[in-house]
Amino acid sequence: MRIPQPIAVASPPPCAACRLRKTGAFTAVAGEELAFIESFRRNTLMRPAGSVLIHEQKPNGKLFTLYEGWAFRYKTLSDGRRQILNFLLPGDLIGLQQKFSDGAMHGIEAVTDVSLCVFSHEGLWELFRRFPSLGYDITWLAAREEGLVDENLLTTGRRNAAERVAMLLMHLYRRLERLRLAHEGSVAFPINQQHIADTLGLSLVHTNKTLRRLHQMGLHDISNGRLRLLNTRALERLADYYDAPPRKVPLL
Amino acid sequence: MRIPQPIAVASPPPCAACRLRKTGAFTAVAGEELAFIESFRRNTLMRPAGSVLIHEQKPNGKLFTLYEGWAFRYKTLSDGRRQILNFLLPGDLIGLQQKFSDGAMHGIEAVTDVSLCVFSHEGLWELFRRFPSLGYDITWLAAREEGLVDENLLTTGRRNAAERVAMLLMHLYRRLERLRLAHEGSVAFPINQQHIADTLGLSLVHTNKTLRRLHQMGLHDISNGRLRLLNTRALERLADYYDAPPRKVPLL
DNA sequence: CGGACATTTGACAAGCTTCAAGAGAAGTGG
DNA sequence: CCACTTCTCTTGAAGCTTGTCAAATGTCCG
Repeated sequence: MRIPQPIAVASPPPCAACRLRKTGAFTAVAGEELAFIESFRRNTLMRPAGSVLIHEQKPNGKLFTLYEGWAFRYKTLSDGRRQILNFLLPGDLIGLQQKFSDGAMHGIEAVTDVSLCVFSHEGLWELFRRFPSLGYDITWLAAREEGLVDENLLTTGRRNAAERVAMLLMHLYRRLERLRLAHEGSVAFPINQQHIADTLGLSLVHTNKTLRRLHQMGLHDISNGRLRLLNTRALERLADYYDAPPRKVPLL
Repeated sequence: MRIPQPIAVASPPPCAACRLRKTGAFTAVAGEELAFIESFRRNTLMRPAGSVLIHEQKPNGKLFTLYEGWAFRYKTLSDGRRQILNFLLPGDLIGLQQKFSDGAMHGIEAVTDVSLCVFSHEGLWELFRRFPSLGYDITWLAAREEGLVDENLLTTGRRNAAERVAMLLMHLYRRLERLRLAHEGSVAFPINQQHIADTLGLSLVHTNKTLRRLHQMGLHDISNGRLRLLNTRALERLADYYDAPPRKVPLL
């Protein structure tokens, strides 16, 4: 089996030409606000796979929008046990809780090569003051991300191993689909089984056996760095998954 | 053992006389903003213990601040398994995600009798427009609550039963302490073992056995509706608990 | 007193973790 | 180009944590 070379990510273009805004997944933004967002953006940044974007112990207060690639938020216990809180996909805002929340620290790590839009740390208050609508949007995004964590908490707290895996596969597939990153029933799937285990609160070995079982049941296939869902109906039933009607999301 | 009668909660007074603002746990609010908050508040409301404040399946878009009593956010699977996402204590804002987040639904139920300040549903946008600082505060609160859920996800995903119980006891005790609801080393503790089990992702029976064990080890005591921590050092060590330096929180 | 509900305990079963080790694929350097 | 290392995936076996079932005790309330 040949695995395709990782394709280098592109640096984000000017906001007016943003690829993400063309997907239809995000709310349209008017001229004046768009101009402000562009001015609010300090610079763009690229980081290789595996790099730590925000250190768990020493937050730097930066604010990003993930433009391309995957990342994840995580927390660790002092003996090294790690829990992934949620995955970050293109369009997600990074570093918000850190600016606000007290001490509740978490790290952020890139799964793939990523490209980011970096926003002015100090400018956030000005954003709220000059464009209350954008402040409203940011609250929207914060509440939405909390909803993701809620869902993950329900999963680790009350679903068994097979249900957890099914849930994760459906959830990620649907999110990627909205971003138009699904092609012919499959999506790029850069995470490994350790990531899945750390997301679902399972051991690596049990995660492997559970994945294997679902694969043998013909529910999915992961190979060559891509995920293909072969029986979404069965996966949804197993996971007790219901997707909300796709609704447009703000994008900073 | 006699358990004291539940004391009927009082209806919230005008914001200027708010008991919570006198605890020192919340950020001070200037005159003009305080007046707006008061005008933004539609009415006050009291609900008995056990009542559902927000239905999981049919959100009503209302926005509250919990003034007195305990409540919790939860999600359930279609077969009835329930996960408590976090507890709501006096000063917490209720119903924010619901207004913003898409479909990620959760219910809210009162643990004790509660009293609430009800805010105008439609007025939220006006709040952002006229008082960006309050909009900023609301984002702060959203990010903070996400931090609580993050912590709970780490707990259910990566801590064992004893660690989970120790974490929950420490966490609730510290939150109540900040609200000046701790007296002589103990706090009112209205939740039962089923609540604890549903919070920690454990079965009722195993929760009971774990509580029993920690009690026999002399770490805590729950009786007469009160929780007393007898060895906070040991509980913190067991739970790998670190509390952030107490920082003032916005209050709407 | 009788009924509803929360707590407690024991026995057993099952799910998940840990330990150990092998196979496959990718990257490195001589 | 090949030996060597590293990383990920895979599998089996054994043991421990946690869940399930069942039933007793205790407490509150009408």
